Amino acid sequence: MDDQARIMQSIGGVSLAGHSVQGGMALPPPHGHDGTDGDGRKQDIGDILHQIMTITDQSLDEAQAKKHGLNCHRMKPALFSVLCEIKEKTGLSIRGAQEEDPPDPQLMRLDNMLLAEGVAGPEKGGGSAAAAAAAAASGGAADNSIEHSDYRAKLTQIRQIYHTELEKYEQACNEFTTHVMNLLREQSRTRPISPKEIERMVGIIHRKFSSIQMQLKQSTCEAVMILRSRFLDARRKRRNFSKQATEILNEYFYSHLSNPYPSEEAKEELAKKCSITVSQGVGSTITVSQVSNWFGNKRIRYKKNIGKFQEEANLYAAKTAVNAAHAAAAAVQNSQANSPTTPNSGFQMKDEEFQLDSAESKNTLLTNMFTGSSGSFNLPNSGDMFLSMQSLNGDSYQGAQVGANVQSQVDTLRHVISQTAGYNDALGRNTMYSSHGLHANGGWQDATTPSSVISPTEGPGSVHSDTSN
DNA sequence: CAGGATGATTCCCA
DNA sequence: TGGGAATCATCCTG
Repeated sequence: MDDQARIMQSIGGVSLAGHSVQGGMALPPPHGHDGTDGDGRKQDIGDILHQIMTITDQSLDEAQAKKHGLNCHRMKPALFSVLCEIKEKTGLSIRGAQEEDPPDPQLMRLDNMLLAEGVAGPEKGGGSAAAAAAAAASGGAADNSIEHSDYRAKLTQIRQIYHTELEKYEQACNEFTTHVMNLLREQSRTRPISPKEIERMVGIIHRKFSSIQMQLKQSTCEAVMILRSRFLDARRKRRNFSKQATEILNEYFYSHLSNPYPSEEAKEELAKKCSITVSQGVGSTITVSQVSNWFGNKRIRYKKNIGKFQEEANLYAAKTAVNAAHAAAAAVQNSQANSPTTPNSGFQMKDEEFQLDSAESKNTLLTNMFTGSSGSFNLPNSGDMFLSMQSLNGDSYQGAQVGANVQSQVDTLRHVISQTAGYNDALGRNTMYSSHGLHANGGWQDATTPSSVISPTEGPGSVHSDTSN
């Protein structure tokens, strides 16, 4: 039989066996007695216990009076110390073992992650480091600075919320702990509460609150993960390119249909061009790898379903032809303005370059519109030019499938172009294709070029991918 | 909301 | 290493 059971039995049986020494503690001699009167002491303790037992059955006023009486009782300190000791030995010893909890591994993980993400810990290093990591992971360099700052802003927001909540939590924890401690201290006057018990209660409160803290950390981590996945998972942030960007890429693709393999330089140029025309928001700039992706997708999808893309191909071919025609007209005007009779040495070089490009355009136009033979022009390296003459099945292109608007443009320009036909002789070269493209030219062209698609070469503003051999 | 379009990723190959 | 092919995930449109 343990101490607790014994004392309970004692309370029930109105008697306290071995009352003089409990747990090694001697009760002080009862007031008004000489300390040898055993029956008197028994009577005293019995009285106290009886009063305690009956106190709940009484009215509040009576209970208060009783309580006061008990508090003033000479035996009270001794009884409390005994009861405290018994409590220590029983209940507390059982729970005592649980108090020294090892650090929760999950909490440690959460702490580490928050630290790594820059949510917890010093503000400067963590946040920017995480943002930099985010930028690096997303594959972008300088082009995603907008997203980068957006990510940082959101992370800062999370950080602020986290710290605010953490502060609130700590404040609440402290307040509650103080409250409970005060309550227990107050109660310790009427019931046996040892300082150790108060300490233990504080520990329990802290553990309970730390579970709330864990929830806070957990949701913060989740928020960071979501943020990261939003910003780092490229698939998530997929945005369609702007119409202008798609047009630029399509124009290049269809104007190089025989060999749609832009070189690195061409890709860079295209990326730059697209960026210039579409930089109007988050993710609107296009990187070289995006250009590569685009061409990769385009080639495969075009190849898979040529019929579907035929209309688009014609459209862009016509468009390019119009551009070329405009360029040709401009070139003619330019060449006339800079004729030898009005020399302009400062711009001569530029003009010559421009004229050459324009001549290429005119050449293309002439080739596409007015001939049906691939042998009409001396352009041995031009896959596009070759394609523009020759259909897949060997039928020569007659020009009838070009849009009427193009035809009219061409008609009005025919005269002008014929005047500058001399430039054509200078065009024994074409530097549009990457080495890969040349290598793959036959395969791609044979498999993919529809009979009705013309493929005029690029105009003055177009992108060159010069790796010709 | 279903289905097509489209940008991105992954795996494999030359 | 770049490209083809398959696939995923998201966007867009009717």
